[in-house]
Amino acid sequence: MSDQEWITVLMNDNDDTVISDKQRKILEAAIDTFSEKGYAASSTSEIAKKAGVAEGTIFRHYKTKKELLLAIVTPTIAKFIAPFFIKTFAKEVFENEYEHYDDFLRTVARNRLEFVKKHFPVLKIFIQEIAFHDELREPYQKLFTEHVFLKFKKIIEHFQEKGEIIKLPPETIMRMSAASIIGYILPRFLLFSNHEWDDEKEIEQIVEFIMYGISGKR
Amino acid sequence: MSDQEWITVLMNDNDDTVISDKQRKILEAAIDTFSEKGYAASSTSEIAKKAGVAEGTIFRHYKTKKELLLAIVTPTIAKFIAPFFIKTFAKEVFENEYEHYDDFLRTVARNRLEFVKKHFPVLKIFIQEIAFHDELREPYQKLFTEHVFLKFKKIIEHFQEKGEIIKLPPETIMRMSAASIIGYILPRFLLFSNHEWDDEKEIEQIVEFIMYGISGKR
Amino acid sequence: MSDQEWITVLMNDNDDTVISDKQRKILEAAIDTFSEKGYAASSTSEIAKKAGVAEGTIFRHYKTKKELLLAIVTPTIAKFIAPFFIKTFAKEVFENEYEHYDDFLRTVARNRLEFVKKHFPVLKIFIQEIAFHDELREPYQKLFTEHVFLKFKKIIEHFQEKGEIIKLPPETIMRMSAASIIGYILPRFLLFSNHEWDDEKEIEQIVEFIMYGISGKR
Amino acid sequence: MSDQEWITVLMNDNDDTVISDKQRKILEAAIDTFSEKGYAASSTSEIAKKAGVAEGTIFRHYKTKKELLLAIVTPTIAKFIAPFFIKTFAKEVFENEYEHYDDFLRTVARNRLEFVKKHFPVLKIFIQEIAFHDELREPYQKLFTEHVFLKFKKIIEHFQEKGEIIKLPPETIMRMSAASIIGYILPRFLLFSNHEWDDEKEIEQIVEFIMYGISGKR
DNA sequence: AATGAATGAGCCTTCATTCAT
DNA sequence: CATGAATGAAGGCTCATTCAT
Repeated sequence: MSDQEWITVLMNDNDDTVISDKQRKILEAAIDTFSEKGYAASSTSEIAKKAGVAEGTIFRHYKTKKELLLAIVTPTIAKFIAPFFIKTFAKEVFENEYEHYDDFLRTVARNRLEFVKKHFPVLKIFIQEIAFHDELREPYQKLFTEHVFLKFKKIIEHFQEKGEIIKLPPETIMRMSAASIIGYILPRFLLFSNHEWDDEKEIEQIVEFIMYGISGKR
Repeated sequence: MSDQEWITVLMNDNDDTVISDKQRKILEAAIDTFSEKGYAASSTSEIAKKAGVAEGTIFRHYKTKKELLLAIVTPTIAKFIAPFFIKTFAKEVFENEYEHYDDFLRTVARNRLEFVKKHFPVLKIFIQEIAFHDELREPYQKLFTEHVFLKFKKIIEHFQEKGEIIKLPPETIMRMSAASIIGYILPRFLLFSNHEWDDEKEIEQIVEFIMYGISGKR
Repeated sequence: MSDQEWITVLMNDNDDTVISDKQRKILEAAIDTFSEKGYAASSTSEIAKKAGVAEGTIFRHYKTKKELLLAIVTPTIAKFIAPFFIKTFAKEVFENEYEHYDDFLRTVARNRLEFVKKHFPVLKIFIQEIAFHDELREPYQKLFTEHVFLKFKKIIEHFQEKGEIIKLPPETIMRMSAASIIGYILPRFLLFSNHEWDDEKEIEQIVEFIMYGISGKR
Repeated sequence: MSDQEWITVLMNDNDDTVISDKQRKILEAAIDTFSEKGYAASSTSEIAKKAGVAEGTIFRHYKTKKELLLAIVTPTIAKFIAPFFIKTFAKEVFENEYEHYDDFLRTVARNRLEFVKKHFPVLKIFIQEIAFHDELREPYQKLFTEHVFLKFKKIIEHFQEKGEIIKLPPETIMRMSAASIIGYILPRFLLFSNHEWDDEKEIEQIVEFIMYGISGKR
């Protein structure tokens, strides 16, 4: 996909790309199954049964099982990284949409948490399968390093220059920020999804942690 | 397994449990294959070929494919958590083996990093498959919550009382500490294993980060 | 199966339950093979080849090899015992359809011989395998003891009261009658099927034998 | 085998042909297993386990699984038909060992019943497997038709000439006699072996039946 | 003589995919 | 479009048999 096409895809935030009822049922069933048993351990026949369609119908819409996987994962991941991708993203930051790094963090964290809440099964599939399918890695790798990553970098450098955050390599800052947020989100959904979580409070604590650590000294 | 049996297993730190040459080759081939393609997508015939044995030979040693998986993962995971499990672990901390929480962190991080360096393929299999196999979760779940987790908690509370670290719930402190360390280790091996890493320096930065965050204020 | 369902099955005397052409070929090939080599020694691949279908096709129609066995044996056995099962069976006897016990014997013998002639391969499978598969025994055991056996018993008692036959336990009378008939049918088909048999004459001799023995005295 | 060799085998009525302890255990385990699950469905590994020997040991004594089968069945069947085989058998009958056909029947029935009681598992294997293995049929076929059968025939003709029994073909008389006896023995051991049987009385009834039928008329 | 690890052919079954209807 | 019967390759696993020890 060219960048131009990506933008088209990414901006298209409505879920209702015209897909037939059967197609939707197939996707739902596939998400369910892949998420629960993993891609390789899921059979198309099981998915067909769960979707209430004939086995052949799946292959009418998706030439192969792998294409079905991509049809599930690709648009969701696209939407997941879309906000970091849009042209205005970095600009907003510099133009005082976010006065401080922690405002930025807070917003991103809330934002993405909301997204994960809505799309966890698909994201789980992505996380599980990315290690095994080049088709899942490649399209985002370039996208990520050339756009998302670069934008983050600029933002971090921006706040480093403002003296708000220390001058570790931006990659390191990014990694630590991301790890802290992901380190909440992942167990929250993967291990303790039925636990009651006060996300707002937790995010606040995470942001605090990222900024000031656990020593209590400022 | 009873706790007593666990201790026996965990303490048995020598890799040379008497296994035949063929058996070792099977395990190596299986680690290779599972790690690369995932458990479900790996075929026993492929493993056999890679190990240079007949397919039947695998099943002579491991009744089922899943048993082979467990034979690979179980002892490594056992050894991975063993240090946190031994009786003296918490005691050492209290008796000033570690004067400060960051000393403790540093040691654990170094320590486990070393382990991961040695056993990453197996750990990758574990991470990938734990979501799909109860047999992989169950044996460690109790062990973890009742021993490892409890010990960490005591340690954290110990340093909280000393006023070294803030009084967030110990679970939260733990999660943040762990996330920060894992957030380094995972990409280090999973995504950028061929990159040159100065682990010593990175660990230092992580510990700093955990203690004081990225704001630069103390 | 409930008794009601049994009746449905048993009465359904037409062989043309809608089965596809391939399905019929599979059944024929399976009967051939099971009958010739026994169930355990027959391979599904051989059956598939003989039937001219892919091996997978067998399993599309019959979930397991054992289900295939049952699909072959069950309906035939059902039809075999059906005549003794129908409501009117005993009644016909009492209402002078059969004036004497030997009339009754003659009819049953002729009747079942005809059936065996038509279905010997399947019956052979049944005889061979009944010892090893509960699924083959169970459905008929109750049916036999509660219906067939009871009806025979009544018939025998009927003729005992008429003074036509001696007052041994009906079970014994039954056993002797059955053994004499089976003792003809079994070798006739199992050992000397290519021999020319005058069934009508043989049956007459058997009935005579059952009634009067071999001493020649009346 | 030549007839001469047969005689040697048949006469050797002692079970203690010198076989090692292990060998005996193998035979016992094999009888158990074959009898319970059938030859084809029994695995040598299961037999080895049950016998408490290594798998290889079985094949040291019996080159193939089939040879093991024959080693079990052959001597028992030989012993089973031995009495009808010995030179004096027919002579005894003519020389008034048995004054009447029913004396003869009674003795044979008692005699063979006793044998079956002792060797039922092996006989069951024989019955089950004879249909599938030429090696089980061939050696006895000639033996049976040329010796046993002929002797029986003479005996029957002897009593026919004495006017004791009717002049049906001797084969028929034989078949009826045998069927009546087998028709008792088979269900007795195969279906109702735990039932309490008064064999003496039953045999008497069978002999009566064979001689005079069930009509009660003489 | 006895072992038991090793073999590789073959087993039953499942799977993704195709195609005539 | 949708179906579902059909495919045949591949899967995990078992088996009788061999052979070095």
